[in-house]
Formats: sequence, C-alpha cells, structure tokens
Amino acid sequence: MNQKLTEEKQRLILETATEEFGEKGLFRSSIRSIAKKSGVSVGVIYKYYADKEALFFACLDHSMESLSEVLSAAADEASSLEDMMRGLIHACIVYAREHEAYFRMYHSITSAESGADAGEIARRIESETAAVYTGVVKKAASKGLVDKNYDPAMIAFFFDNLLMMLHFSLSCDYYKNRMSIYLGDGVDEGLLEKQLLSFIMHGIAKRS
Amino acid sequence: MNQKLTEEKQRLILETATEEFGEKGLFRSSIRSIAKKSGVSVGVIYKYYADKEALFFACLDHSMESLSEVLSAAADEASSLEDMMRGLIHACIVYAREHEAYFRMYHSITSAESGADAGEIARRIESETAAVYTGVVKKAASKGLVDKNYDPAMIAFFFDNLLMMLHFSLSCDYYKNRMSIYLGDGVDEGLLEKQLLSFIMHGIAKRS
Amino acid sequence: MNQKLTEEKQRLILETATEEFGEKGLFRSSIRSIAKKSGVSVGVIYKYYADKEALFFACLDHSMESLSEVLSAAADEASSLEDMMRGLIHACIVYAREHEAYFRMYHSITSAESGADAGEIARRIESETAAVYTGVVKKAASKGLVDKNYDPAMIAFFFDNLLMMLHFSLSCDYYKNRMSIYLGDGVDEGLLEKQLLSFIMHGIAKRS
Amino acid sequence: MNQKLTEEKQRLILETATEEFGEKGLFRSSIRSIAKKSGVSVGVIYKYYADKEALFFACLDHSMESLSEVLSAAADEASSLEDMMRGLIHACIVYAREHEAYFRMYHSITSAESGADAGEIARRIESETAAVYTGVVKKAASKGLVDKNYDPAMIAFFFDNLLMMLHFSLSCDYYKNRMSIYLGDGVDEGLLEKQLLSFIMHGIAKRS
DNA sequence: TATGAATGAGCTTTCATTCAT
DNA sequence: AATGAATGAAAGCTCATTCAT
Repeated sequence: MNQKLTEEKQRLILETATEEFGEKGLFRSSIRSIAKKSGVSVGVIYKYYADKEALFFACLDHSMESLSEVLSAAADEASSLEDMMRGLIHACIVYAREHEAYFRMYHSITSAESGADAGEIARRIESETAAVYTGVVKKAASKGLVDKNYDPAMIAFFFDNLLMMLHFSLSCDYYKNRMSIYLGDGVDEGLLEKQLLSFIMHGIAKRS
Repeated sequence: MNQKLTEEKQRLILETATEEFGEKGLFRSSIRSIAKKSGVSVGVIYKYYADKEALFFACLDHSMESLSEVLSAAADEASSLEDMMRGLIHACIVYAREHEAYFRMYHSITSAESGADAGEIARRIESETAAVYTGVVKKAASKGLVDKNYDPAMIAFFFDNLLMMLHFSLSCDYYKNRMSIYLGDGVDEGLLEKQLLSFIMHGIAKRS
Repeated sequence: MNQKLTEEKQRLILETATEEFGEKGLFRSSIRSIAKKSGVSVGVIYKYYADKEALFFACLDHSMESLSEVLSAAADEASSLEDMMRGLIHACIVYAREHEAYFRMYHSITSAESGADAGEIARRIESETAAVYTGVVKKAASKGLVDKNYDPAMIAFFFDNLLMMLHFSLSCDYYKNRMSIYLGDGVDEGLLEKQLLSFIMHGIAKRS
Repeated sequence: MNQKLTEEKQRLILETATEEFGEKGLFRSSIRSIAKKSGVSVGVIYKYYADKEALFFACLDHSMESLSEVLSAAADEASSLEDMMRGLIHACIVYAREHEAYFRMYHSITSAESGADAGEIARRIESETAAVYTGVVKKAASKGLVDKNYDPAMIAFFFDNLLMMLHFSLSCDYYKNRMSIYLGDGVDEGLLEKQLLSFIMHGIAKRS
C-alpha cells in the first residue's frame, strides 16, 4: 500500500516534471516548482534522481517509452508500408492531443541545452525506429513498391523527418505557430493526414 | 587594452556569441564566457546589447538575415519549382559547412527555453518563406505540375519541413547523429540532394 | 552548519543589518557582509526578505517599533505636558546608550539615498507622534499653560524638532561630533536634559 | 576666454552635481549622468576631481560656502541676539526657495552614506557657526538678557538645532512631508518665522 | 524515511575609473 | 586637453543541492 503510493507518486513527479520541462526547458524549470506542483518535498526528488539532469532524462525516457509503445503498436499492426505510415501519422495526431508534453520533451532533447552527449542520446532513441522504418522500406522495395533508384535508408530518413516535424508541429509552440502560418488556424487534421500520406507514397513509388 | 572596438570586434562578439548560444543554448551560455572568448570585457557587451537576451536575439537576427539572403538568392535564381527546390537544398548543404552555428541558432529559437513569445518569433522568421514557397507551388499548380488533389500551402509546408530537417541534420549534434544512424557516417551529400529532390518532386507530381 | 534558523538568529540578522545600515547607509552596506557578520548564508537572508530594500525597511520597522514603544511608555506615564517632555527627553538619552543603531536607522531614512517614497514613510513614522504631541500641547493650552499666541501644532513641531536633534546628537557620528563642538566631550547629560526641558517649557509658557 | 569658459563649466558641473547628489544621494548619483547633464565628458570631471567622492565634497564645500555667506551676512547685520536669530531664520526661509539642493547636501553629509570622517567634516562645517552663536549668546547673557541658569553654549546648540531642522524641513523630502503632517500643506512661513523666534526668545529669556 | 531550510557558487548586471585617441 | 569607449571589480540575487531534524 505504501509502496503503491510511492509508485504513484513517482509517476506523478515524472508527469509534472515532464510538463514543466516541456513548457520551460531544462534551465527555466526548477526542482522546487516541480516538487511543489507534485505535492512532494524537494528531498524526495533527490531520493529518486541524482540531480536535475537525471530527472530530465528520466522524463525523456518515460516520454520516449510511452511514445515508442504507441508507435510500435501502430507499426506492428500494419501489413504494408502504406498501412504503417498511415498508422504512424494517425497515431501521432491522436497522441499529440493527450501528450503534448511528451513530444515537447522529444524536441527539448534535440536542442543543445542539456549539454548531454547528443550521440549517445540519439542512438538510444532513434536506433530502433530507424531500423524498423528502414526494414519496412526495404521489404517494400523488394516487392517492387519503391522506386529502385532510392536508397531505402534515405527514404526511411525522409519519412521519419516528416513524422518528426509533424510531432513538433502538433506540440511545440514555435512549430504550432509556424504551421498556422502555412495552414491557418484550426488545421483540418484529417486532410493533413491524407495529404501527407499521399505525398510520401507518391514520393516513394516506383516510376511508371 | 583600452582599444576602441573595431567593427571587426563587434562582428567577433556576435559570431562568438552565436557559436556559444548554438552550442549551449541561451541558459548554459554565459556572458562572461562569451566576453572572454571574444577577448573583450563584459562591460562592452552591455554597451551594445541591453542584456543577455538582447544579445541572443541579435545573434538570431544576424543568423536569420544571413540565412535569408542565401536562401532568397537560391529561390530568386530559380525559373521553376524544381529549380527552386534544387537550389534551396543545395544552398542549404553548402551553407551548413560554413555556418553551422547559424542553423543551430535557428533550432535554438524553436525550443521553449528562451521563454520568448513563440508566435511573434515564428511570424518574424517564417512568414516570408512560407509566402514564397506557397506562391511557387501555386504557380506550378496552375501550370498543372502539381496534383490537383493537393492544397498548395500544405505542399509548401511539407517541403519546408523537409528543408528544416535538412538544416538541423547538417548542423545540430543530435540531428547529425540521427542522420548517421540512418545513413551512416560520411553521408554522400550529392546523393542526398538528388534523392531528396526526387522524393519531393514525385511526391508532388500530377498523377498520370 | 545546516542548522535551522532560530528566532535568535533571525533577530541577529536584523540587529546586524540595522548596525550595518546605520553605520554605512543602504548602499554601502552589502548583503554579503551582513550575512557574514550574522554567521548565516546569503541565501537565508533572501528567504526572509525579498531584497535588500525589504531588509532595510524591516530594520527600520523593527527600530521604529522598539523606539515607539519606549517613547509611548514615556508619554503615557506622564500626567502633564512637562512630565511628558521630561519623560521623552530622558527616555531618549537612556535609550541612545543601548540602541544607537535604531536612531541611526531613523536618520538614515530621512535621507534621500534609498529612493523610497518619502511621503509614505514619513506618514507611517511621524503621524502618530505628531498627533500625540499636538494633542498634549492643545490640552495644556486649554488649561492656559501655553501662551495663546501659539499654534499648538507648531509648538509640537518645535518640540519634536528638538527631540529629533537630540536623537541624532546621541547616535549619529556627525551629530555627535557637532554636539562636542558646542558642548565639549563628555557632555553632562543630566544638565542637558534639565536645560533642554527648561528651554522648551519657558519657550512655550504663557507670558506673564 | 577659454579660461572663463572653464570656470563657468566648473561651476556648472558643481551645480549639476549638487542637484543630483541632493536628489539621489552619493550612491544613486552617477558620474556619467552628471557629465551628461552638465554637457561635459566624463573625463573632464576626473580632470578636476580625483573621484566621485571628491566631487561630492567639492559640492558640499560649495554649498556650505554659499550658505555660510548668507548666514554670516544675516548674523553680521544684527545688532542683537534677537535680530541675529530673526535674520538667520528669515535668511534660511528665503534661501531655501532658491537653493534647496544646498540644504540637501548639508543633510546628505550628516548621514553615514559617504563613509567620510564625520569628525573632520563636522569640525570644518560647524566650528565657525558654533563659535559665532555661542559668542552672541554669551554677549547677550552678559547683558542680562539670558537666564543665568543656562550654559550659553547649550542655548546656542538648541538654537542651531532648531535652525538645522528648519533647513531640512524646507528642503529635504522626508522633512518636508513631516512638516506637512504637523502644519498642513502650504505652511504660512511668516507665521512659522514669528512663532519660532518667539519660542526661542522666550525659551532663553531671563525669568522675571 | 521524508522534509524543506540553509547553503554558497555562480550568474547577470552596473558603473567608477582609466587611457588611447 | 578633451573625449567617451572599454574595463572589470563587486554587487544583488537565484536555485540546485545538501543534510539536520
């Protein structure tokens, strides 16, 4: 029971911190404020996390894990390249409504502010995804669904780039505003989804 | 020691600051350190810039202006949508070699850390580009070069998204590493350029 | 080292700060120095006081409260104008031995250096005293003890002026030295008290 | 001609600085601001005055000299104690209208903010006045005009105290406000003068 | 074990003073 | 001789981290 409370509290801390980090970034966020918002003492945070950065990375891991699950589910269900892409784009749009902060953490870590080893982090976060995407593209290529002039890895890279920008455009203030400049306020997400998928599929497709 | 600050020196401060901001972000950067690296006193920075943030935004403006010129030149020379895109992609690749820091500033401002008004900044930076890209796509669409199911603004948005990711992938540590995961070290930039252009053009093109 | 701050310590901070402010004024005093002299960290001062000025005004309030009590006691015990004046003069002389610093704070606030709203401060500090003194003079006047050509408020004002200068002459370096110039070192305080009272009472008294 | 200009400029610097010091005190005043207001460069101030404090004391000397002249004139013209006092009170009231700043400098130096040797300053400023006042009171005492129970030096001291408070009440913000609390806004200076003189003369006078 | 007050390094910023021009 | 830009020490203040309770 006591243990249970602790686990819940841990999750609460993580969620609160993710929110704050996503909103203000690593430096403008403060441990005190996170503690207060979480209803715990500062000390207890230091019980679980060695320092502010450790908490930041724990939030990142937490976010990425959750994100990964959702994206994996979307990818796993898919029987074709197009299905996978549609699934990922859709999942991204749906997920963004609930968990802006997770996407924001993702953006946060791509910036230099934390001073962490970018290579290490990138490897931890991107390797799996990269392998999956590249694999699926390769498989599709072997079926002749991808123009043979393309390097499958590059196609996977372009696809992931577009997906990444979709993430940011749905969650981070700057990117949200930027999307509005292009598409106006109150973007039609259904249309966005459809046109993005179409753009990608045609970009990839074997030339007739 | 008490030398009057030459124009050279003023530029140096800006470059050094841009470098540091690009590397560490707004908060981990310190005026002291920028002053030391620039070989000037702390005070002189405050002579030219009201505070740390003002210096940050001056660096951003400086970067964006320089970047804008290069991209404008590439866009202006172009006689067709494909030419423009090729020009922009190429300019981006060439420019990244000289001015990583400028692209990094760009990424820096898209993060939440500065606390600045994201809407205001986005408008200042993205509006012009968005209008140009959308305009060119519309023109191409009117010539029947773009599939008529597309919203030209959306196509322009996708294109800019890919370009943005190219910027980051060529300059920011995290994105560099991420690109390596997909494409290996020592990316063949010529190939990247060619395939990216091809991907976009086929993505857009009118369905036969 | 990480001892919780006792009430004792809080008082010590206030006393030390009062001492330093009284000695050096607001600007030459430094939080660092006050912290060191109090044997506390800088941070703890900011825990209790929002900023340097807040500490300054807390010291002022503390001093004025203490001073007020003493003077009120002296005034309350009195059954006549003369008793009150004698009591106040005496209290002032006795109190100055223990609490020079409080009088110095008083003088400090009358100078322009703090930049605070002089009107507001004066009202906070002087209103009550002014009312009491004026009241007592009026009452004495109604008994025919004050020459009827006088405005009671003015008499109260003159009296308070003399009392104020007595405060300063007993506590502030400049005024101490000035008093020595007039009266030599080692002023006979008994005589001073007697002659000041006599001077005032005869100044006020009804002309025969 | 050039010399003349310099003298004028010197006076201008002194006046401007006196104004600023009187208004803000030593520390909140800035050499840069004084230079700008005087229309001279910072360097030229350091040509004439070793440092900020030297300028401050030059202003003080300038003020005190001017004040001294006025008061001496008032005292010299007088043929009796009462005449002298009336003259001094009147001069003070008249002078305050033109030269608030001089009186403010006077108050400024009595505070601890400069860190200068209070004894040295007090001696320089007060000795002469003290001697004159004490002398005049003694002379009056020898004519039997002063009650013989008084120490003439003490009477001179009380008188100077009242005069000093009059200075401050006519020029320094805090004291101005304080006087308003006692006497209301728009003090009748003629009445003030008359009642103060009466208060003093009766305070001193031989008991019948 | 959890607390949160205390710590103090380190930041941004100011401005008296210097000195090359 | 006059200028005013450059200097840099020193201040106020914050907040991640510690640790007595």
